Amino acid sequence: MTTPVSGADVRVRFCPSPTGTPHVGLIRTALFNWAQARHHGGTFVFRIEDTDAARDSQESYDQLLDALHWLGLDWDEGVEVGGPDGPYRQSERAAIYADVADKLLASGHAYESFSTPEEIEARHRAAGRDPKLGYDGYDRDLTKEQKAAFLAEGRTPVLRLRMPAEDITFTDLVRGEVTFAAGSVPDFVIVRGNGQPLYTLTNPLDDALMRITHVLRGEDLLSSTPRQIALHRALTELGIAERVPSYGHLPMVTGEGNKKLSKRAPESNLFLHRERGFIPEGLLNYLALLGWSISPDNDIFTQAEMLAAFDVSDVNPNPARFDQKKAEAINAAHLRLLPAEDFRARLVPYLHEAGVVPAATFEELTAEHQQLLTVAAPLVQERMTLLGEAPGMLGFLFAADDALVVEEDARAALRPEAAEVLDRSIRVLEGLEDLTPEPQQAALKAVLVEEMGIKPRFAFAPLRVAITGRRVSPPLFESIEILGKESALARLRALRSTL
RNA sequence: GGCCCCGUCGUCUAGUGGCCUAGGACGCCGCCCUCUCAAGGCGGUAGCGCCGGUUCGAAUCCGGUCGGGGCUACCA
Repeated sequence: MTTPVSGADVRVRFCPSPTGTPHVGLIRTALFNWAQARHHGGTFVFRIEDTDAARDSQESYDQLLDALHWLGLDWDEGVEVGGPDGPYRQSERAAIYADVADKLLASGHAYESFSTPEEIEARHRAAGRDPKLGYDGYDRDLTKEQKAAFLAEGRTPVLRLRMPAEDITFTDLVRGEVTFAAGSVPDFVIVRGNGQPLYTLTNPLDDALMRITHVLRGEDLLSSTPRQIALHRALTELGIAERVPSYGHLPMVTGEGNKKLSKRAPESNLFLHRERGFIPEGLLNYLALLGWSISPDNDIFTQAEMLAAFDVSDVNPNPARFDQKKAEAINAAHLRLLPAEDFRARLVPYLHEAGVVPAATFEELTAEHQQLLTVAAPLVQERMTLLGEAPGMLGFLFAADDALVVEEDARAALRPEAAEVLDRSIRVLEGLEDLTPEPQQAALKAVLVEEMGIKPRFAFAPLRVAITGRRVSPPLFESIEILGKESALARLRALRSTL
């Protein structure tokens, strides 16, 4: 059959249909295809399967592009970049499909079928068969007269592919040998009654035309593989296809209850993850873990490391549950791995979105804000899981002293001695020249902990609340140092006045 | 119903006949560190669905069984 393909000859593709917002399972598929291409030094093709005008949308198309660009999954041939086998939007390839459909019909690989679904089901019932059996082959050998009669009734036939009367076996790249018994797959529709091609035709045909060597897709498409192989064989006979590609069916990404992760489930929405502050490195790393692992004792890796190690044959066939907690932990690890300036820059859009800073990029910020972020970012880099936490963690640094919001739970955590703690802290700070953390802590500790006898964890809480407005914040003394004496004192006095 | 896929800690996985009294990660629980929260360190919790068979030896091979999932459109 097919000889193994490797190295630069590897050609894989990602071919979503633009319906709805990008799903994490879809992105995992894109990632594995991309990794397969890059690992082998092959070619990654990006094609859009928009053959269903009723469901496709330009908005969804734009989102797909946005998604791949954001994640850095670059392609060699396809929409936007072009290539030798374009166009890469199937809606622009109608002539190609019509031509091949004609050839399939003329050669007898396909035939016109006039049966309606109701008629097919009725025939099954009449014959005492299970009505869910699917198409029964009724129109396979219609005579000219019969066809003419149907046409005269005003019927418009669909085109069906004639499935061969033999078992279809292939070696799945992740599951091994799979066989579908002859007769278990009905003749399927490849062209609608209105002449529009279906994905059942366009997908394998374009794979053939684009010389795809490895088809890596979700397991939900496993049962359509015999149909695709049958079509590939027909195309090969007609000289249109060179070979039948290898197939690898990636495990399903599931949600709660082991069911396929629903498009309605929030965690399936790629952009929701982005909005919450996942970074591409973290999300991609996590997605790679859904069915693949880089080594027995490590889960955190870079894209370069993944590309060096990935091969679809190592993918595990088990369905994989999307675990939000683990995804976030992986993201946090990547956040910590970021160079300081990089991390700093990525904070800005999230701070901007929340209204903390007036611009969306670091470069557009004022010198003061840039300076502030530069010293503050390192304080929170290892305290964050998602970039979306940035406004909460850093907002107090950008707020005017009299605009600082003291959160309810923070105020509630204050103990009776808070007033005195603040009074004495104010006095200490007033007389303090050096605001660097060590002297500051020493001076405060001497009064609060040693003189007043309050445990450290309680002694500093009122200051933290006054300075940041929250119970959880960046390190207190560093925060005070950044704000400066004036601002810090103003905040301490402000909270004190409310007690 | 039919066809197909899958079955190791709660979750993601390592494991391809002896290195497994099953390893890692997330989660969870303790402890340490500590100005909060994290991070970090240390320790703990928990798994080969079941039954047969092959073999000196099985998580690993075979059969069965049970369970889960996918598909079953003139959607993709």
